Amino acid sequence: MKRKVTLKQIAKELDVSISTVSKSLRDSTEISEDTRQKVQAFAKLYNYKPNNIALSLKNRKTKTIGIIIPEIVHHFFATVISGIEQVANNHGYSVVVCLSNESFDKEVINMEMLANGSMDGFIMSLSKETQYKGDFHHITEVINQGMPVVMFDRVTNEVLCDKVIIDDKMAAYDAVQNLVNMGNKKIALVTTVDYVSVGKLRTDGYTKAILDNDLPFNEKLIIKIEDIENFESQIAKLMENRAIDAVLAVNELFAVTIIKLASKMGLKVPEDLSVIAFTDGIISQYSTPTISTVSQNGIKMGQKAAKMLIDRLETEEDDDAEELYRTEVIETNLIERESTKR
Amino acid sequence: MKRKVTLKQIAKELDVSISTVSKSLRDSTEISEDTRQKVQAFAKLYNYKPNNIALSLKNRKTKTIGIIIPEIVHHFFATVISGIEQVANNHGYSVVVCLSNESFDKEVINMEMLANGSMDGFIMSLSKETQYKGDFHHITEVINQGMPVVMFDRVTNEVLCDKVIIDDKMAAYDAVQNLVNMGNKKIALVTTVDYVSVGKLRTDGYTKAILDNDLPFNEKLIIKIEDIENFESQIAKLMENRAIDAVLAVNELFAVTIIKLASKMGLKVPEDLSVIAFTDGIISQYSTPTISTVSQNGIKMGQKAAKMLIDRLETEEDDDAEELYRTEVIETNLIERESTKR
DNA sequence: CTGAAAGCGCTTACAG
DNA sequence: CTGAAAGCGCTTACAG
Repeated sequence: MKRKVTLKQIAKELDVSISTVSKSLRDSTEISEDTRQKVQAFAKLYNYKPNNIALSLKNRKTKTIGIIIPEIVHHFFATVISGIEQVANNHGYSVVVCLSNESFDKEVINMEMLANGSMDGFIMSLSKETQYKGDFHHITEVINQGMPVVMFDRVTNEVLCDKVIIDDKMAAYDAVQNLVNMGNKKIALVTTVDYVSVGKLRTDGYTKAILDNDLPFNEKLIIKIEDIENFESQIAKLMENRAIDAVLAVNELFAVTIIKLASKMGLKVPEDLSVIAFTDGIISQYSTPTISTVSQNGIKMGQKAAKMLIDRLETEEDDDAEELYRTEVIETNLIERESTKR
Repeated sequence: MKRKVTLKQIAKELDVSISTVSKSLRDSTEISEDTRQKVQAFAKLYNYKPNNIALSLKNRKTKTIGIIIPEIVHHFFATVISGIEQVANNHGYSVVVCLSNESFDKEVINMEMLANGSMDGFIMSLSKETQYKGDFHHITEVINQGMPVVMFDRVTNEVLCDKVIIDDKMAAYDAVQNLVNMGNKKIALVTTVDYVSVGKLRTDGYTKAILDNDLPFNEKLIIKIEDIENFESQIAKLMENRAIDAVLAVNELFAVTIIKLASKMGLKVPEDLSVIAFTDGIISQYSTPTISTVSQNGIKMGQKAAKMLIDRLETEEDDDAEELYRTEVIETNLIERESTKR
């Protein structure tokens, strides 16, 4: 077990100073061609690699990005990480992932753990609990300390920073419009509780589309799901009475559950019920029938977020002109599959 | 924007030495009660947090674990990360995730990037290309430098280190046995090419089960999938001729594709064709019919791997008794769903 | 009880 | 052309 070799050891072996070794390896013209060659050869032989930790301490930057997300087993978040990772790696950054598990406390702990010098900046999506509490002090604190933060998807207006989102309202509007165009008139929305920022926006988009099309707006057709339990009975009742002919679901899971329920009740999708879901994930592609979705390009969101963060990190030096935070909107598109085919 | 406060600044403000501040904060009895109180109060006020990078350099350990996996968008890997993250966090470690994207080069680059002092150890699953090439020098090198490595799922005998796997052979055997018990006689195996370690083992288990049950062993019923293209036609032909009555698929994706194909051809699952898949993921739970699976508990694998790594890290000090590497086998279980219901 | 010094592994302005 | 010194932020054995 040969420990990693350090500058000090090389210096000793070669009987020169540490400075000389360091400069030689960085190919400084200060050092004679001869010495440089000698040192470089030796370093290569012993597979010298500078210690990242020492460099981080010296440079006061670590070339790593902290990601804090609610869950990694959600396909959407996994794709975002994938996107972040790509561009981070291309710029020589590595990526640390922490999970809040939708818990405020864990989100705070993670941030604090990583904020002590180990990260150059953060990319994050808020936990449900954080959105519910509306407490963002852990984030503003980090920003105040000079670490840039980029939020994606689940963001808040109460923190000033770069953000990347989709236009949830518009996307919901378009999806509903699509359902209307196909001749549907009784369109339900199955969504989450309002404190989840994206849930609220999608509800707004739904409502606007309904009204713009002069369809009767009916509160009862909006189902806000707190827990997945009684949800089935709620939606079942609507289907039973044929009170609805289409559904916009705020995620895949709701959509697939509805479809299964419909088929159990003898309703055919899409003939009796058209379904569109938010978030284009695995389920939509492989369920039967396949599900039409509003695709949020997670990869692209991740890439964009990483670009914004790295941009800020690399221009931070001349820190005037700050405070011009941007919000990037990633376009969504409707992927039409069997659940809406006529 | 108040930069983070350092010991030095506190020392200056309070007009004591840095040593005194440091000791006070660590509650050393060397320091007078008075001074300690004063320093601690001040530190609290300014929200002092020690700089992790400096600590890492000093202690020569970073309290972070590097994870290198082929893909994060595979549900199985996401669950493993989730498991690792849990126990890592509980032990004060954070977790860095790098993706090899099934590429040997990227795996090597990632390892080298992280091996320069930033990680205390690694948890990894080999990329396909790495398994194909059989080149593991990047891993042995890291181990030689004294960094412990734990491999999971896609492992190799050629590297000596701790490992956590499932008993792929046994699991395949049991799955086939289950299909046999249900009266199936013409059981196909749909698997990957042999260099993927788990693929090979599952094939072995399948073969043994077939032979043990005195069923005719037929090479043609083993389909090794290189690319997903011509695969459909291969399996379609078998189904057409009713040459098979059951399938063991080596992953969910194969299974769901087969099921869709079968239903397109007018075959009913499970009546005409029973299907079991390896890996219990999202697809199996939500496809129609739901798919019976051999569940590999990714969470548990991750937890176990993290435990093994941390164990080694925290006992490393007294480094005798090394080299006693263990391989932990995580039990699998068969989750019976609609695709095998009689 | 307090503080100066050395050291973790590196870089770089400055002297010689 | 080479090297000693200071410094990144911390800890700790040692002197006083």
